[in-house]
Amino acid sequence: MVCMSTVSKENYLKAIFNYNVNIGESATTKKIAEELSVSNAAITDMAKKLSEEGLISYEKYKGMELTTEGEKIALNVVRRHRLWELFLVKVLGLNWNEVHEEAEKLEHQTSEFLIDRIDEFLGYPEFDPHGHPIPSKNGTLPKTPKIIPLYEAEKGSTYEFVRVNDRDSELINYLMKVGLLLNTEMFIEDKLKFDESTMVTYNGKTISLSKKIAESIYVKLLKK
Amino acid sequence: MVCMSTVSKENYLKAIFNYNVNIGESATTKKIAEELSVSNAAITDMAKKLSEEGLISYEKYKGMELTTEGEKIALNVVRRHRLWELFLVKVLGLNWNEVHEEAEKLEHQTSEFLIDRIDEFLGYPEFDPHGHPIPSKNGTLPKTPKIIPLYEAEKGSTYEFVRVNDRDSELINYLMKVGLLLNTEMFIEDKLKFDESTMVTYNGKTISLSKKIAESIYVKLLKK
DNA sequence: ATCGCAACTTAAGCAAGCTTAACTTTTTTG
DNA sequence: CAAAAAAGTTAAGCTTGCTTAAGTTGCGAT
Repeated sequence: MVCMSTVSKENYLKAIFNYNVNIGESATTKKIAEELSVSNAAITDMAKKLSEEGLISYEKYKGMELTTEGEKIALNVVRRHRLWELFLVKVLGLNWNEVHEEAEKLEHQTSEFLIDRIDEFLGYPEFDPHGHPIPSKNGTLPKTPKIIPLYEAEKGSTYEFVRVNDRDSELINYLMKVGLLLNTEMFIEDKLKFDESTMVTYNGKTISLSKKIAESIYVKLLKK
Repeated sequence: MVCMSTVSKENYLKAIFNYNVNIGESATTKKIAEELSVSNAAITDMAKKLSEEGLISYEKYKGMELTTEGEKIALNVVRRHRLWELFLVKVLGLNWNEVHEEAEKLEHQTSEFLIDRIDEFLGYPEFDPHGHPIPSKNGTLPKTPKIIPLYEAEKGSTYEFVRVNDRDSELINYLMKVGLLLNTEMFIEDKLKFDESTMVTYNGKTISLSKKIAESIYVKLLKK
């Protein structure tokens, strides 16, 4: 038995993938340990196994990177996760802050046949309910427009709200409460030096968003 | 930690439940071992644990029966299984012989919240695509009309095809091929002593069903 | 440059859920 | 009803995926 994939391994590969993609660096033991809520020792252990199976390249004390083979599996897990999220929102009408945890479990128990049917049913969508790109069956990610954290947006410009981290259910809950949904057009009224907050107007409503929030949501430039 | 439920335990409880319900007797070590494709020793092991947790009553060499508490969990697993099966057929258009295996995995990874939404979405259905009753949220099974194996049906009477075992994908495949779907009305033309087969007419078509098939599909009397 | 600390690895060990092999109990049957 | 067969149990041991504790490495601050 050389390369049996398990729920645990899928989660390790997904975590490394997310780290590589979001941070653009080799994943460190500590970061992955935090991400998966396990001890550092567990990461070192698994890193050896995944390395032996050719799914990551790993050198002691030097961090981890996915191989082509490992990335293929990670993309597949991410695909299943994001398709499930969209499916639950679109079909069952769940809120976009209710789907991450469900998808986290379903993603490991979905055959290729089933996920392809879901993909087909949804019309081969490109983005999940939080604006993350959905890998296609053959593992390619749709082109994403250039996006930046709202925190870096310029005063006087207009942006479209295009992405938020799906893990932060509390944040999404807040966004729902203030009616700030994905694809909302927002105008940057001001950026306050005082508390580093951002004042935005959308749908005729003006609110102030804290630094932390403005760093967590991503926007695409519409009008300078 | 007294009573953590796991995938494995859910499967043991479900197997014992099915045995109790279908056969109406105490489940034996051997039968459950076959059902779950594990060794007898594994069953004895788990029987002790489930017994300690108060989920089954178990006496060495005497077989196993669910307690009220164990039955509650088993009914819940069965509920999740059958709702998923119906959902996959109704919403994604899977065939009734494609859903058992998928449901077998999804049933363990579905929160109460999600399964209740699926239940609601389907309109609180009473039967799954194979005619098995779906336990309600509070654990009650819908009243099932008196049904018998087709093999015991009487010549000259008319029946409705109301149930087939969801595990036998090959049989269901055959039934699809000959256009014999659930809820089809069928007239018993003849019962041959020679090979113990049953000749039935449905939708203007007459075919002969082997003893094994006639024992595996269940019908409800319509007209004597 | 090196000291000290954070990050990382190793080692030993644990729980779950299996296995096989040996042994015991129950059931069947001639 | 006794002996053989079948069913069930026990014991020892394995793998996976974790833990904690102890030891090692690398690196930033002085």
